[in-house]
Amino acid sequence: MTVNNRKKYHHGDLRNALLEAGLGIIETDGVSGLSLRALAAKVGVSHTAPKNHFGSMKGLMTAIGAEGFRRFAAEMRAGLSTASSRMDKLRAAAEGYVRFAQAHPELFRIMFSPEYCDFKSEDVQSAAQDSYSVLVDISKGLDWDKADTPDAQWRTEIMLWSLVHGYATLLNSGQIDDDASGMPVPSIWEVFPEYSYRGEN
Amino acid sequence: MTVNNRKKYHHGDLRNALLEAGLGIIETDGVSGLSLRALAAKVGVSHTAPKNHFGSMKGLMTAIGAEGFRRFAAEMRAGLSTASSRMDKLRAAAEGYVRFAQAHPELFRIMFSPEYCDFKSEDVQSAAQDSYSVLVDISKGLDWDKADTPDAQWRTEIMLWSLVHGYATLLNSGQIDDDASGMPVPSIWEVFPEYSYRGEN
DNA sequence: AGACAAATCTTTCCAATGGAAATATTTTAG
DNA sequence: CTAAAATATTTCCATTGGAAAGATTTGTCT
Repeated sequence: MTVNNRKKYHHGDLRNALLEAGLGIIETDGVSGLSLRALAAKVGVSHTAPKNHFGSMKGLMTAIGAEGFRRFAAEMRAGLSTASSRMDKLRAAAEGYVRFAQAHPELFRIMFSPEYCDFKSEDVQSAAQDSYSVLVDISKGLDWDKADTPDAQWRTEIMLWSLVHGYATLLNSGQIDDDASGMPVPSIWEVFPEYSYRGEN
Repeated sequence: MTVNNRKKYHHGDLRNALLEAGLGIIETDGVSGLSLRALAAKVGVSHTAPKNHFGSMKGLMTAIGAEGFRRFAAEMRAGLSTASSRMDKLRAAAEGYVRFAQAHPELFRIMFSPEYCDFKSEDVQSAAQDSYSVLVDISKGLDWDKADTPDAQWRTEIMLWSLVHGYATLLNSGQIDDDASGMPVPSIWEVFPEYSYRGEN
C-alpha cells in the first residue's frame, strides 16, 4: 500500500506529526509556547485534533516526555561504546546526562515535572526505566562505600543520580553561576567525588 | 496611629494579606490552584488588586518564591544551633534542605523554577543568597578533595548543593522509589559520600 | 483648611486557552 | 455494500491574565 503524502483527508500519521511539531515548538518557544491551538495550527488541523489523539494537554505532554526520555537514553549511551574503561563510560554517561539537559532544557523540564508528564504512563515508565538502566549499569561496582551489597549498590545509584541530576537542574535554573570572585562553574566531572571501581584503581 | 482592623477601605496591608493567602492556596491546592482570581476571592478584593501589587502573575510568584527562600533558610538553620560537631551541622542543614522540600513541594518548585520565580529580583536574590550561605558555611573545610584552595572550596559547594538538591528534586518528582526488590529509599545522609572535615576525623 | 497629586482599588472589557458536545467525513469490517 | 469505528471539524463555554479607564482614599503642599 503506497503512502499518499498529498493532502490526506485523514492525514494518516497525525499523531506522529503532532509529536514532532510539539517537540519543535518546545525547542523554539519553550513550554509556555506550546498550546493545543498553536500545535494544531502548525500542523494545519483543528485545535481539538490533538485533544482526540492525546486526551488532554497533559496527555500530550506525557507523550512528549516519553519521547524525551528515549532521546535522553540515546544521548547518554552515545559516548558509551567508544569509551574503553569503565571510568570513561561513567564520564560519558554523566556528561551525556548534563549535555542533554543543557541542550534541551524545556524538554528536560517536562520529563521531570509530574504536573506535565504523567509517570504512571506505560510509555513514560518504560522509556524512563531504560534511561535509568544506563545509570544502574554504570554505578555497578563503584566502590564508593567499599561494599558490594545490593543495599550499597542501591545507595550508590541514588547518589550518582542525585548528583548528576541536581547539577543539571541547578545549571538549567540559572542557580549555578561563576562565583563572586569569578571562579568558573566546574564541569560535572570536577564535581564528582573521587570514584573508582573495585579492583580497577 | 491605631490600626483600624475593621473594613478598611484601602485594607492597609493588602500586599501581605495576598502573600499569606497565596502561600495558603499553594499549600492546599498547589501551584495549579493559584490564580489571580482565586487569590483575590480569598482575600475579598477584585482580581486586579493582586495585579496592582505584584505587576503580574510572575511578579506574584516571584514574591512568593522570595518568601519561600526566607522560610527555607530558616528551616536549614533550625537544627544548626543545637548541633555540636561540624558533621552534625552538615547533617542538620542537609536534612533541613530535604525536609523543607518534602514539606512544601509546590513552594519549593516555585522557588527553583525560573518561569515562575524571577531570579533577577532583588528580593529573591538576597533571600536565595542567604540560603546558599548556609551551604557555604557548612562546606567550608570539608576535605572531599583534600585541598584547601578557593577552587576546591567552590567545587565542594557545588557538589554538596547538587547532591542535596538532586536528591530532594528526584524525591519530589516521584522518581526515586523503593527499588524492584523492595530496597527502601536511603536517607539523604546515607547518600552522602564519606565526608570529614580537615583535622577533625 | 483646602486643593491638588499620588496611591489604591474596582468595574468593564478583551483575547487566549483547554475542554465538552455534537456533527461530519473517512476508513474498516462483516 | 452497508453498518460500525475511527478520525477530524465546528460550535460553544468557563476560566484565566491582563489592559484601560474610572472611583475612592490618602498624602502633601501652601
